[in-house]
Amino acid sequence: MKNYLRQKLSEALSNIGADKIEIQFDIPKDEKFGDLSANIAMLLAKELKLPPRKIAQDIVDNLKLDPAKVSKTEIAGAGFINFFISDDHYRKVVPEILKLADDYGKSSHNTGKNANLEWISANPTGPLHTGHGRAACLGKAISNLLEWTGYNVTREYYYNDAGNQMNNLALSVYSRYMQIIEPDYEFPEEGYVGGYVKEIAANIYHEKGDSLKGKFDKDYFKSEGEKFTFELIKATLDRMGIKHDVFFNESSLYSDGTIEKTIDDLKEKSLAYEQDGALWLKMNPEEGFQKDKVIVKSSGEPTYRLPDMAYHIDKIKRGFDLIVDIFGSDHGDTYKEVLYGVKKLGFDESKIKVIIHQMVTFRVGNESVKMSKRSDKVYSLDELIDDIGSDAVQFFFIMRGANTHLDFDIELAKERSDKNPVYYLQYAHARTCGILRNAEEHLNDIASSTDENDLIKLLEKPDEVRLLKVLGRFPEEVVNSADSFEPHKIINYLNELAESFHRFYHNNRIVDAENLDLSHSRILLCKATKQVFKNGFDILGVSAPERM
RNA sequence: GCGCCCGUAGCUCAAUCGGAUAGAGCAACAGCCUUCUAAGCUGUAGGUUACUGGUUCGAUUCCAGUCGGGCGUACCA
Repeated sequence: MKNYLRQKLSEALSNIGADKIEIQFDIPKDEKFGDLSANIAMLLAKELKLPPRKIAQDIVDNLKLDPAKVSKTEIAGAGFINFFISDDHYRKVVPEILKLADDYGKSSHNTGKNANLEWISANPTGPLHTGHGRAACLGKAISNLLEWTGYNVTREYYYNDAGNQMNNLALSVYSRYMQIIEPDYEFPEEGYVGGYVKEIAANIYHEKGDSLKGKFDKDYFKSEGEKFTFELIKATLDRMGIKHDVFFNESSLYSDGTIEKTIDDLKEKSLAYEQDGALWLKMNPEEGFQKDKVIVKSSGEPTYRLPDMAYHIDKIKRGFDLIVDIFGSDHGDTYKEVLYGVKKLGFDESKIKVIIHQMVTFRVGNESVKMSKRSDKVYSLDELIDDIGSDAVQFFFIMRGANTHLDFDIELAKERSDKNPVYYLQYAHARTCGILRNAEEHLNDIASSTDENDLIKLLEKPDEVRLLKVLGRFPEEVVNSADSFEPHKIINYLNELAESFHRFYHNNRIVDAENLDLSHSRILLCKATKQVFKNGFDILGVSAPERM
């Protein structure tokens, strides 16, 4: 419909000699301003040196619109041109939804393109905690959104099982193991204190007895720790329906020489220099960087920046059309340094889209929940799922835009009542299912003899038309949401859909054996609504319960 | 100090590219169940969009400054 109007408007514009402007539409907030609104007259006012309303009138006079599509055109306010789209056009959305079913809302403007989404990427030193939750849920929804617009998406997890933190894990496990044998054995000050470490130690003791006593076999304890921890992480992801296609191990960048190569390239292009025994990346103050950054420590170990650069270069070389990274604002500055290095090495970093989400504050009622990595009182993601369920976790984490601080009220999320926004949507879906069950029961063999295309013509009450309009908007909402990487827009949309549906339900009897054709037309509307809820939930990664 | 993000109703948050009277939910108040799920619906009240300037037909949105909050400012990741 937008394309149709755009076409007609540009014809009209060329008639009045102003065809060089991009035509855009708004959906007015208020129904009395029509279904679509164009502001071109105001934009042209300056150029043509004419009052906007006069220009709008000239444009409308030159418009030739099909009355079957557009029932009314009017000029309002400062010079808005408002279009009223015919109800018939909206009614067609019902058979379309029913035909496309699970594909309604999918588009193809990114078909043939490859996207890579990397997220979570926690190192295997412990289970995921609630701090990982927001990125986890955002990534899941965004990867789905990208797929809905046609991308072939590779879901990737980047991790490092080398380095100090893993040595720390090995030592922590060993200490717990020794404590089984000698309760007074000293635990390292910086060690991982989580209960899972004791569990790993107990498993080892169960299998090996005290045969490992006294000799710290680092590699063995490390690999046992890693195996166990990664299983914990994967199990949690599995509970949330998150599946990665690629687990990219940082150490592969060392073994295949990529790191060495990157260092050589940096030196060759004079982007890095040695000082105080360390290798420094030269940063340009004019591009907003304060000081140079160390990429190889004087100990010879690289800082995270070097492998991160190498990793992103690797992703670029793999030929993705879009590369998305998601992380928290505590990493907000570091990615810029990494991308800076990638760019200076001559790679096109413009394909890389970084999504930064702000931190999450958890609270129970009015009390905030403090979480510290160094204490054993870490609130794990698993516990959160246990407490409030996977759907609510997913929903609460993506309910708000990523760059606003999220206030996560665990008490509210736990509540199985009307206070909880998750249930508002799921209830609406369950209600459509209930109605359809009822229809089957009471209308069992009474099929309508009327054709589907004639049945939908009976949908003419304001509540019905309103619902039709909302249903028809779903595909463009998906595109908007995907293009801006903002899944919360889908939630806002579904809220509107639920609202329209509940109102329709409340004011109209749907299953009515006395009014067979009307019943069947409304059942079609119900089915279409149910389908759109389901598709929206699929994108978000939330279940669509049939009963509640 | 500097950099990034944020500041919208009592609370949690929306608001498409700068659009018309800034919207939802919760909390408050008043109504609606002998009929398909009341986890719902209808209505009332609630705002100087932190503040001050600027840009323009028009600013919650863009720019500058002030105040307030979060994160970062490592030879940690």
